[in-house]
Amino acid sequence: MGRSPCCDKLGLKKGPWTPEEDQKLLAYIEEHGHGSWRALPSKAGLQRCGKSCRLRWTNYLRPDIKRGKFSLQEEQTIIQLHALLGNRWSAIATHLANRTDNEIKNYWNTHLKKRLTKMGIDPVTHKPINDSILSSNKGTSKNTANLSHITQWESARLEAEARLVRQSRLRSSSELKSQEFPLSPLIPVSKLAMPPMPSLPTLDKLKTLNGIWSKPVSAAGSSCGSEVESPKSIVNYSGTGMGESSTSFVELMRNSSGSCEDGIMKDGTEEEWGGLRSLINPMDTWSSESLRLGYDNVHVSSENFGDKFTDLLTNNYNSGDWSYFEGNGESDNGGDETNKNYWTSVLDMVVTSPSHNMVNSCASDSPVL
DNA sequence: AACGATCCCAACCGCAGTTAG
DNA sequence: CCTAACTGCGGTTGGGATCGT
Repeated sequence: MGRSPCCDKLGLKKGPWTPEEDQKLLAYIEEHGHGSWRALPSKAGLQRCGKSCRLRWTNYLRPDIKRGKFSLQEEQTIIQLHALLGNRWSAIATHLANRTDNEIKNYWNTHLKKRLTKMGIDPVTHKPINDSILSSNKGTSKNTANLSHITQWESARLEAEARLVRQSRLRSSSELKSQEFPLSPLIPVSKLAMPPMPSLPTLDKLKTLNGIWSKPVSAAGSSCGSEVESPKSIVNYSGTGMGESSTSFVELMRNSSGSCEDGIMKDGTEEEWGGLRSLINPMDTWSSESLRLGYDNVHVSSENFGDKFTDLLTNNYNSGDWSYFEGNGESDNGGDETNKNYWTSVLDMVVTSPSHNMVNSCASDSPVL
């Protein structure tokens, strides 16, 4: 069943917005909230379709939007999440306070993708370009199997969180509308006093699910086989090779001290991008069990998500301490615990409710309304 | 200064998921 | 349950800005 385009009606304007139109839209939303986007244009006196108004608002006019250059930390976060989630810009955006998915998408397409390519990394798969040998590596396929499940779960969870954030936003918006906030719809969700959501039903289900499929994986040397039951059939994710992309970090890692050192990685952009290597994933020593335990036992407060994430990404690795990545794929090697701890921490932070992060981070730095 | 090439990003398009009647 | 409307998302594009010759 097709849908008719919303902007086909005659007389509706398209193209760049004028300051006058912006003003009308802003004024209307400040006073009434956006309500139904479809009904908004006529009420606001705009010759635009509702969709155009919504886009203008969400991508440009919203007062809580952070504009300007992306910081190194933001870049790192985007790359890390992109490796995990693929082109799920909205999900990525939920972890970058006050950045729109459109902005992140544009930044990826115009900057990050090119830089990764320059550095010899395929921005789609996050694999070293022209590195086909490693992809057929046996150990890699095991990691791929594990990571595929891990990232699928992560993706499902992040999407669920994003959905909950959206729902909260809608709920808050409609609730606030009936309250005394004159600018109710302008209050970013990040500023709303949202209760902690550690045990949201959806997430619990996912966690349970995670517990089910992430049964203990036998120690190193076990066949990759089917030790991990896929959540695919339940969490129906039409993935685009996410597991593969994450695994690729392992492969890149294996080569990072060799080929990359002599090659393209040494150009200026690498210096500028000191943290990129930190995005390489030492998944060799991962098991779904360690991940599960990580979720259960390693609690990283969401309050400092940004700080800690950044810390892990910059402080630990910019200093040249590569011990985190030196795992050789055997579960009983010395660095294994470190690897586990690091990655459980990172993932825990990554999957920590963005609403927590947003509430806390924005309380201090978002513009006063 | 003029022109073409490239970069960048706001905006559009159309599909998919959700919701309401 | 079915259908149409609404909303959100990701991919793509148009055109202004900037750069290089």
